[in-house]
Amino acid sequence: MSAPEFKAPPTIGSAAMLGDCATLLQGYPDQCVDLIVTSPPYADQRASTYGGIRPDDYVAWFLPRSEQFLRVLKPTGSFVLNIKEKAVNGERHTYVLELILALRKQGWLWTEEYIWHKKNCFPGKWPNRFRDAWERCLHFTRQRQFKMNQQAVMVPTGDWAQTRLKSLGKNDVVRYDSQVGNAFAKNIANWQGREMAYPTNVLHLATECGNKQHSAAFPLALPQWFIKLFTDEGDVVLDPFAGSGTTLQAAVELKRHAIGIDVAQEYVDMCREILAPVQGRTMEPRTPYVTQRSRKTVRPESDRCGLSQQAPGES
Amino acid sequence: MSAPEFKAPPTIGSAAMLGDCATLLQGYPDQCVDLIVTSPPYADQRASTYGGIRPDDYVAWFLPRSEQFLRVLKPTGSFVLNIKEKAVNGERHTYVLELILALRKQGWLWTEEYIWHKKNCFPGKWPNRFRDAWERCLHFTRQRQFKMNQQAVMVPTGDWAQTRLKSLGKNDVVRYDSQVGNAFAKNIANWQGREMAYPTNVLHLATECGNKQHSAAFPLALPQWFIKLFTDEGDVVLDPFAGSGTTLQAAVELKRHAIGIDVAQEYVDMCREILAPVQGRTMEPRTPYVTQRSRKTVRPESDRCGLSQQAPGES
DNA sequence: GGGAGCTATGAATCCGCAC
DNA sequence: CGTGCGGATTCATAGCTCC
Repeated sequence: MSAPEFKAPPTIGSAAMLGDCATLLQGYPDQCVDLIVTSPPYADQRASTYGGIRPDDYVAWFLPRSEQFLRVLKPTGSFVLNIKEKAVNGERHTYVLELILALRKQGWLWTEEYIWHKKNCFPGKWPNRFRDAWERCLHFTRQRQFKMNQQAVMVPTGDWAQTRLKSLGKNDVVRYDSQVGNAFAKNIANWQGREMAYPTNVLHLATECGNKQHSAAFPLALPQWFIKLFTDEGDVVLDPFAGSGTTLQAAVELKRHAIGIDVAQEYVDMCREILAPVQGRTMEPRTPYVTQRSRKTVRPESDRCGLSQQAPGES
Repeated sequence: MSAPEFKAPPTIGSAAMLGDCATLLQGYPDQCVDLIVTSPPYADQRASTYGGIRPDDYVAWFLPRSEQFLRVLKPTGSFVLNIKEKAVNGERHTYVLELILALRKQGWLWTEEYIWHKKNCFPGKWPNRFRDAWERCLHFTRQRQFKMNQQAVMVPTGDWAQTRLKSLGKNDVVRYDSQVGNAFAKNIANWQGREMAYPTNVLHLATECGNKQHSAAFPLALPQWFIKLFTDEGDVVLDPFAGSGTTLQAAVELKRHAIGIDVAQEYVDMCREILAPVQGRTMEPRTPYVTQRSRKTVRPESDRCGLSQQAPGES
């Protein structure tokens, strides 16, 4: 809405900032972001940082922030919102449904709802429900025409995976993959024709349960998939609730600019560690490069999600 | 709402009736149904049997019918609604979201949302979306305490399915199944000890296709799963939009009473064929029994969904 | 009898064209 | 310029042949 005096540099660098995105984004110009991928604090969660938004207040809390998202997003950009409503008093709360309706009123188009199927979801047992193994990835856009690189996330067809892939040795597959690099899917599509298929709107991704000190809101493969799908190299990716920086890490690995915002200094520090190797760079990295921390080698793109999203095999 | 003069017999028999459930259900007493499983006609522009309900009119069309559902359902009963919103003008329509909110106002509790992951979804390619591979199975109840037989839908754990089950031939599994009858899962549990697990709220089921003359709205395993989960033997299952009778078939196979309603004579005829073997019976069938039509042998329960819902194996 | 190969088909969606 | 119809696109699965 407001036309800020601040002008973005010709090339926005990656950065992690401390603050509330509701106010911090006001310093950003209109239409400077290609993609927003975020997993906001769920209602009643992270009480210490965001003050524990109550489910009934969630929409009112969210709208001023999404208003900024709408302003800074390019017309061809996308906004991917990973969220799942809580069960309150034995019933699913409706704040996510109400949020979708409210965002449409705000000017967003509710283009699609992707399902993230969590293959290894949290264990537990309750008398009136089973374990919750899925979350919504709501896809909002400003226009009906937007940037979508469908080829970038193609997956092997079922036949190919069940017959052709099995006939190859495992090492053959891996070696072939690494030689071709991140043009894997694209080149296969050109060479092999019908042996690659477009994925569906259901993503099969396991939650990461490794030795990370803090639980990421979603696995790296999730932002990877949307970043590949909705941006090109050099585009700008924003996570206004950056948390431990999973979205930023995915963006940096894929040679996109990454902007992260969080209200907690601890999280901003973690984001800065992720961004450290690319701070001030002009975004033309040699590959592969390695982060300073003990995170795995940052490969340009291992097509993790492409493989993981492969449809489940039958018994 | 109206207190009908018609009194249900001590044991309600299975039946398929021609008419609109909005009016036909008024002849039924309060609280005579244990479970409603249905896949209503989705909003559509085209005129079909239901006259092609427009998306904008869908909620208003639905509410008088769900009001009857609420009345005839027992307090401990469940209402499972399989539905998916259409893409209209490049955007997901919101009528399903609005329907959920409206049903809550009507008195329903939105207890859970199960996801049916369609492994073989309709093909196609569009510039702004991928193939739609999932549908909602909305679970509504009247009370926070309701009947839920979680044990009835337990599934073998991953290790078991990937080793023990695979070592058996397909015929072995089927033969074993028919010998043991609907205690299949139970006996497996006895065999294997503790290697059964509760499922999640994501169901992996393929749509049934092939040379069936009529299209079933959903695969048999879908109503099977909910019927096992939310009813006991002898309970009453209602499908107010019965269609080709998939829900009724599942109910009959599982020795539940089945009530089907549809506005199309053609569909009612199909439902009656399914119910023919059990018409007027006191619901103590020997097993296995066979339908007159060319459908497969009606086994008491093949635990199809239990196997299908097995979590996808990793690559 | 089982496995490879072929074919039909399914709650789809977008776009262009006619009216 | 809204409304409606038909064509093009696309893939996992069942069910069938044919060795």
